Amino acid sequence: MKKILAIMEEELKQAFLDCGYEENYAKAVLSNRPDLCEYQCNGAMAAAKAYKKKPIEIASQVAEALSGSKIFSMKEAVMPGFINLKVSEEFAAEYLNQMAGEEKLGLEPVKKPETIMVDYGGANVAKPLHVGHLRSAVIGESIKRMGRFLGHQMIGDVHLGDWGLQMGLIIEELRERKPDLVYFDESYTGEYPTEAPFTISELEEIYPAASAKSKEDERFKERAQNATFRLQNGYKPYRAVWQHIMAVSLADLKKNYANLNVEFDLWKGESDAQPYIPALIDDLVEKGLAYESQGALVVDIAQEGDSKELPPCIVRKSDGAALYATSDLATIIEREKDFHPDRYIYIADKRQELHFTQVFRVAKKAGIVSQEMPMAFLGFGTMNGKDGKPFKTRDGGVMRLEHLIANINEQVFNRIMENRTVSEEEARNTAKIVGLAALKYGDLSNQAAKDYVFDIDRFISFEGNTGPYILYTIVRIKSILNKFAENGGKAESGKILSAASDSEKGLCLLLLRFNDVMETSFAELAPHKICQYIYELSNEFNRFYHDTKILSEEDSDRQASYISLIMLTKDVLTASIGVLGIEAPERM
RNA sequence: GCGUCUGUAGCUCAGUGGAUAGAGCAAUGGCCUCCGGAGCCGUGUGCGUAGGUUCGAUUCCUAUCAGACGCACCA
Repeated sequence: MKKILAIMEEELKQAFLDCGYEENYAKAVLSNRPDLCEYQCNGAMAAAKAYKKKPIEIASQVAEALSGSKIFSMKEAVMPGFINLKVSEEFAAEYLNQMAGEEKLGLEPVKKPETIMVDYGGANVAKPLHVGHLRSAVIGESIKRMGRFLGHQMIGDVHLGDWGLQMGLIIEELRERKPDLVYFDESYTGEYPTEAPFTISELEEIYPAASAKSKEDERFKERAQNATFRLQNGYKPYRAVWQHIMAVSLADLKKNYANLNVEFDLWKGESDAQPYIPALIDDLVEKGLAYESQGALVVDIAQEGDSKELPPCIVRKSDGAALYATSDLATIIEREKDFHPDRYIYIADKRQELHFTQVFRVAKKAGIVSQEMPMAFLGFGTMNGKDGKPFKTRDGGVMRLEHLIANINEQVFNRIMENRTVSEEEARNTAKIVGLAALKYGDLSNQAAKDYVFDIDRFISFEGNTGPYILYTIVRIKSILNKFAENGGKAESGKILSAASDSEKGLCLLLLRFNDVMETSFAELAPHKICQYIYELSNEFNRFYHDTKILSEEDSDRQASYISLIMLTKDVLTASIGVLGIEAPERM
């Protein structure tokens, strides 16, 4: 379906043309004065100068030309030259009924679906997820789902950190702890065991221990570097250990991401990109892009229009090793080969912006992707504690994501038990759903690029712009619909009549905006706009609910209309939280 | 030093080249024979500062102040 604003603009364009003005002045926007009108057009003021007329004169003419339009119930010109508009109730009802009949609720699937690679998550093998991984996962998942809802083919890749020094550290630490393992027997020639020589909890303990040791013990560090080198050059026993680390760690990561309701299509890692590196380096040198500087191999990234100089991108260290940028470039080569994406979106901490600028530019200069390839970097800010400083545990350490989630679930659980008499088991399950919603919504309702304050009490509150409040509204609608069905009613969609009250009209106006909000949010990579929208929608619904008796309505057509309207509201809310990666429980 | 981002109500956050800048929390007053009161309706305070562009700037530009962050061999 066409967006409501687009339909209005068509009418306005015709009106401007009829009056002898250019059609590009005919732009409709949401009103910023809801007391006066619902939509407005400010084009008359812009046109005034070009046509050397008073704005109000133009506005009056256009308003007059709109008199035949069926979509506006009000069109009036007011000083100094605004054209104030209201949507006709009949038109709105018709639009909403049509929306309700469509799977995507009035959203037009994109005409040319693109293959879009979304790089998010960024987990490291052998290290537990901590709060720093939360934002990338939550925001990325939402971007991916938004794109998918619009009809794009979205490919989410977790892009694991599975190839660095941490692997050598673990191997050396393992050698010290369990020197008898066959992996450390140079003369061993048999098959390696299929069973890993450690559990996930051991692994999670081994890495920090090794990391700490390497900072104090130079020789240990050297051995770890050497082990890393041998691993990367295909030394079989270490490859076998590495396989074990990967298997054990991946199983745990998958479990943790699943708990977050975050799903990746690809579980690729830096290791997968390694085979492409030698050819990449050769190519960069051959094309004359890479040159030696202070022993390292670098690529300049200057381009026309730069107001200042950007540092070159290092693609090979002076010791010959590859690094972050090399690996990311190689990953792009791999993705081009496997998927030919039309677009790339990276979701990472905003501190990495320079790095991605460098990588994108080198990728284009080297022809790994075309010059026009859209490569977006969505950088997010830090999650801070109430003191405004980066979020830490009480003793100053990094908080594990599992602990954070458990903590939230516990608090939500207590909340539910306080107010409702449900079984403990149901309360546990509900708390999980509501807790996750609180966590995700708390994150997504802020502009991604800004730092934000993580305030658990605020996030789990059932009041205000919070996940639980949105869920509460959905549950409330479900409850009414259930009761309606219990009383023998048959809920049908598409029966919406013209709104008869202010609050009903208000609810309709919000619902009309759904497709526009969804498109805009994706275009701007701004999940918080969806949050803002469903918060307003929830408020409008609760207002409508408050002054409308639905179940005791005697006019059966009117009642059917109310039921259709709240079903549509529920569907819009459910679809919206769906793209945010949030689900609603049946009761709460 | 150079650069990027941010600065809106007591707090946490939205928002816009246009008419009176919005929510929530907190404070405070009201509304239950009624579909979930986890609700609804009220009350008060603000665009860091100074210039510029514009018919009109909180929004765009410049300068300035404050905070966060980034600036070659970490990821």
